[in-house]
Formats: sequence, C-alpha cells, structure tokens
Amino acid sequence: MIGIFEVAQRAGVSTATVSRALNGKSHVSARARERVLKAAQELGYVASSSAYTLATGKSRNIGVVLPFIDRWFFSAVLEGIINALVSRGYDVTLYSLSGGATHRERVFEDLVLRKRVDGVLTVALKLSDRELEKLTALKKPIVGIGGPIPGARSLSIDDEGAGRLATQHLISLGHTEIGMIAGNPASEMDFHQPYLRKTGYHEALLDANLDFQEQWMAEADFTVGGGYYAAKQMLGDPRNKPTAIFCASDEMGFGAIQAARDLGLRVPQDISVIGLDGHPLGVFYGLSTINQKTKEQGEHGANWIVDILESGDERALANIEQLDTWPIDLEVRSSTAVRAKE
Amino acid sequence: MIGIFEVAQRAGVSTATVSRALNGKSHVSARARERVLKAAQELGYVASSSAYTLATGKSRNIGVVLPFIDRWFFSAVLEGIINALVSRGYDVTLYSLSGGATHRERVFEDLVLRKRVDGVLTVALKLSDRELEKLTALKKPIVGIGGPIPGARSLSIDDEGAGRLATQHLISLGHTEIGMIAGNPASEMDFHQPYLRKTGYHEALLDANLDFQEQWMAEADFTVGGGYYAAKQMLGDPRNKPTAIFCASDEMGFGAIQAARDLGLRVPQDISVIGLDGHPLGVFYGLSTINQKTKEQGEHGANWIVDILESGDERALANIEQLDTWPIDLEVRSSTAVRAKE
DNA sequence: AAGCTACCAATAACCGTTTACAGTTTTTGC
DNA sequence: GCAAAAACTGTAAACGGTTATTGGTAGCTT
Repeated sequence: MIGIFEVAQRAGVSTATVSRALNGKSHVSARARERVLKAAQELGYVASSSAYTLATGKSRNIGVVLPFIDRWFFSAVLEGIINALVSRGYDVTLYSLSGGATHRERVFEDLVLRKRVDGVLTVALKLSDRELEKLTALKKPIVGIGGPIPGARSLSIDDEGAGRLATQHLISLGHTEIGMIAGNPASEMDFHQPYLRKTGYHEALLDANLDFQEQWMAEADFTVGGGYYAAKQMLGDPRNKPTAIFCASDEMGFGAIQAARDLGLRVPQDISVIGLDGHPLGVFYGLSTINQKTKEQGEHGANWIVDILESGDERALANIEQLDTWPIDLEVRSSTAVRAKE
Repeated sequence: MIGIFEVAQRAGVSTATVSRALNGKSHVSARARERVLKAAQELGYVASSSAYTLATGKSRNIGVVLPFIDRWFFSAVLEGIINALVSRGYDVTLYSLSGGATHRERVFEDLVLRKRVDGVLTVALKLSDRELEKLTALKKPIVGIGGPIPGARSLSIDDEGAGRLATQHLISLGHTEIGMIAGNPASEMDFHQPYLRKTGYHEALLDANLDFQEQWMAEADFTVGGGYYAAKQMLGDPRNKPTAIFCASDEMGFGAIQAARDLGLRVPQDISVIGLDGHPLGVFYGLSTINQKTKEQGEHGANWIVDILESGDERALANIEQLDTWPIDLEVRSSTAVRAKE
C-alpha cells in the first residue's frame, strides 16, 4: 500500500509538504511542488478519501434522494445532476425510495447514520415531518428540485403558471371545451403539483369566461398507460367531448394521442393535445408541450448546492427557506391546432 | 459533536466496548451491551463512515458505472441494483459516462483516485484497455451486468439465443419473410449485442431454410424514434415487404408498430412485431417480447458482488473471468400472430 | 483457600490524511 | 552586510473510529 509517506520519502520532503503541494496550497516552493508531483505520478499515488474526509470534514460527495429512478422525469433530472457534479469534482450517492415503506425508512436512517455526504439533493419529494427532521439533523445544506422543501432551498417551475400557459395556448387556438388529465395524488411523488397545475388550468378557463365540466377532468398516474385510459374514457363518451386536452405530463400526452387515434379521432384536426415536460419523444410524437428543461433543472440544482458548499461562508451553509422559480418554454408542435369549424 | 467517546462515558464503559457492542461483536456482557445501546439511542449517536472506513478498510459502498441514465434499460437495471444494495446495507455511488469523452476519462480517474468503493458494477459497458486497467488497479471485485468484462465476472443474457428465440417464434407462426431492426454499433453502449442478436436471427432463418434479404435488415439506435424510421423504411417499400419484424429492443418495437400503423398496416394482421427487453410499456402496446427481466438482473448483479465481499474468503475477492447467463422469457402478446393467408 | 480458567473490559496502537505551530531558510530594505 | 520580514518546511497532534493486547475479576475445581 502506498500512502502519502512513500511519496514524501521519494520526493525527499515531509508529508506535510506533499499534502500542501498536492492540494495546490501555498507555502510550497516551486521546486518542492514539482518533485512531489513527479513522485506521486511515478508511484501512482492515490489519496484515501476516507482519510481526507476524516481530517477535513469534507467528503466531496452529495446525496441524491428520489422516489423512482426508472421514470423519465427522475432519470433526466438525475442525469443533469450527475453531469454537473462530476464537472465540479463531486461524487453522487444515490438513494431511491422505490423499494417500499421499510426501504424508505431505512434510506433516511442510512443517510443520517452514515453521514457521508456534504449535502443533500431531493427530487420531487414530499417528506414526512420525521424525515425532514432526520434530514435537517444532518446540519448540511439541502436543495429540493421540483418542489418546495419546508425550511430549505428549492428549485421548481411555476406549476400553476405552466398549467395556465398550456390552457391559454389551447384557448388562443379557439378551443372552448378543454379537458385536463391531471396528476394523481396517489402517485407518491406528489408535491401538490397535481393541484397547482389543475389550479392554473381552472384559472385560465375562468379568465376566458369558459365553461368547465366535471367530466373534462381526469386524474392519472403520470404514465403513458394512465394517460391512455383516462383519455379514452373522456373522449369515448359521445355526449360531451372536449376538443382539446391538457395533460399534466408528456407521457400522459402520448397516451392521450394514442387513445384519440384508437377512437378514430385525428390529432390535431379533431382533438388537440398538449403536454407538460419536454420529453425527448415529444418531437417524435409531435406533441406540443411546456418544456421544463428537466436535465438543466438538475444541473442547476447541483451547481447551486456546490456553490453553497464552496462559498466559504459559514452562514450560507445553514438551511434557509428559499424558492427559486425555474423558467419554462412553450413548445408548439403538431398536436395542437386551431379548433375545427363545426 | 457527539462521538463514540460520549457514548462510552454515558454508558460507563470504554470506547472499545461501545464499538464492540454497536457492531454486534462478542466479548461484551449483556448488561454492558444494553447500556451502550441505550446511551447511543439517547444521544442519537451516529458513527462516522469515514472513520469506520479508515479503520476497517471497508466502505460499504459500491460504485456503479453506466453509459446513460435516462434510458429505460439503464435506469431499470440501476433501480434493481439500488434496491438490492439498500437491503443489504450498502450505499451506491453513481458514475455516468454520458457527459462526453473528457467526462468519461474523469470518471475513471475519480473512481480510482478516490478509492471510496468496495467494488464496482458496470452496466452494458465496453471498456477501453486503459479503462479496464484503471479499474482492475483498484484490486476490488468487479461485476459486469449486460455484457462481459474481460478478466472479471459478468452477468448477461444469451443474446444470440434471444435473437434466435424471437425469430423462431415468428417462424412458428408461419412467417417466412422476416425482417430485423438490429442495434447500431455506433450507439456507444455496444457490447457486440447488436451482432449477437443479429447472429441468432440469421441462425434461426438458416435452420428453417428461410430466405434472407438484405433489405430486411436495418440498424437503429435502440430508441423509439430510431425504430420508427427504420421500420418505415423497410415497410414503406412495396416491392419486398417482410410480414414480421424482430426488433432488438422493445423501444424500437414501439416505433415499428407506430410506423406500421402510419403506413396503414394492421398489427398483427398485416405485420407481426416482436421486441426484446420486457419494457413496462410493452403491456400497453401489446408488444410480444423476449423479457430479460432487467430490474432483476440488476438485483442479481448487486447481490453477487455483495456475496463476494462478504464471503470472507480472500481468494474470492480476486477478479476471475466468469460469465453467468441470465435466463429469458418469451412473452407473447397481441403484436404477433399467424401469418395472414394470401 | 489457592490456583485455574473463562470471560469482560480498558488501554493504546493503529488507519492515512490535514494542518497548527514552530523552526529554518530565503528575501528584502536600508 | 545586517536585521527584519517573508516564505518555506517539518514535527506532531488531531480527525473518529476499530481491535490486538493486556489486565481484572468472578466462578470453579481440587
């Protein structure tokens, strides 16, 4: 095993100098630094992260907690987070809550118990009081992506505004009978987005003096299948069909398009569909959407937490409640069009 | 800050006893153990993982390296890995290679440099010699999922057999003109699966004395969009259409079904489609497939590496070349049917 | 009652870094 | 050329655990 001592010996200096040289600290002569670098290189020296962490109290490791991994939104955010953190020299330790309740408890237990992270990033998570308490007990910075965390920093789109914008887009195309497939509170990941997006939808209708009907509102679990069944239900009833549907997620939008087709309706001639996400398949399906630039959201959150850690300002490390709003884009494709003349 | 010393004090014993009691070691009287547990509980004591790692040389942390995260196959494997590792008390540090070449190099650099993992799991990765060298330099167990790693243990389905089985299924339904949308070597994740699955397809045709035509073979990038365009190309040509298509991934299968529909072909009456994966949306689209039980594959790989680590057998820790074949299932749904009579 | 044997528990030596502090050398200003 | 200041370097003490070694004590046996 070759450690800092071996490097020091070979370079003919002390371990203190090796440490300073390798960490780019000052108080090392150019000559000594060069010899240390050379010795380390030759020996293939690699510092032990545990010893580093023990001595400095910093782990250069961020914990990421999310409810699922194998769903597009989460894996996209994660991808963004990881790319950003790698660039900044941080590792990522992943905690997924998908294994059920006991799993979930264990995760929070572990996160605290091991205390091997410098900070925590949560994705679209609604925490119980107990969990929040465990997390804040870490006394490490926390940043929530995709929904507010009480008492901590969060980054999220304006869900209400997004719902309104999507609905207004449909209204601007002349639609007056507009349905919505909203999120399902039972789909665990909820953060009140289901409600917020719904609220935006209602507001837009109200502003435009449009009628709202109970059967134009459905709830599903954010998946393609969920959207399909909900849309089929809504569009299959011949009595009171909407001419446009706003889906709270792109995947539900894909399902809705499929359902419409299976019912013999043409998109967008007979029915317009708009989603919300910015899913890469949207281009393929021609789905108009509100793009929330998911990957970038992850990157931004990751950079934020690193900024806090590296600010050097002790006060910055304390968790303060702060909500940053992430901008969204309306992307119009071929699934939305002017309402057909009677 | 409360450490092991504070617990010892409160329990009226030494730190050695606290350590033994908390780690379930012997040489601790029941009474002492009880008092330690109580004290630790009351103080909310949490052991420092870096100190533990430094002292024992074990980190209870596994590194997972994969080429992408936001693609179904990888996130599903990852989900399986994480669930298994959490159950066994291990953490996961994630390394994604999706950030481009410099990123990629950095990841392998970091993995070695930080040496904070007890073992490494790679997913569908083809490593360069240099990368492999870096990895083996860790002197830690490596397990490859979804493809062989030279000189290490790997877990993979029989890609050739899977290709053959899928093709035989189509043959058994009476199809004689069978196309294939294979993987694309350029899609980075390659491991020769593209070739292996293709080989299985060719063998099945050969065994059945069936004709093979160049234009029945296309390559795409494993995605829905890629499958769509490839299928449209193949089925759009009126001169020499196949009546069935085997797609090397379920997502390409979805694309192919869509393409067929857009061309006015009915699935399965006019054209049968079979995929390979076991994607959850397969049920929704009615896609027949070879299910490779992705999540379970991840779980199995994760358990394997932990078994090695905990075997206590020093020899087991050394990397040996070994390839375990993971079983697959044929799942017949509504996208494949008997060939239509002329 | 002395001597053994178990069994427990405490002391202290690591694990591999960083870094405060003190000591040494070099530079600088006059 | 000298003193003072600045720059560099080494020693040793953390960091927070684990664990080998050693020392005690209680319970048995003879």
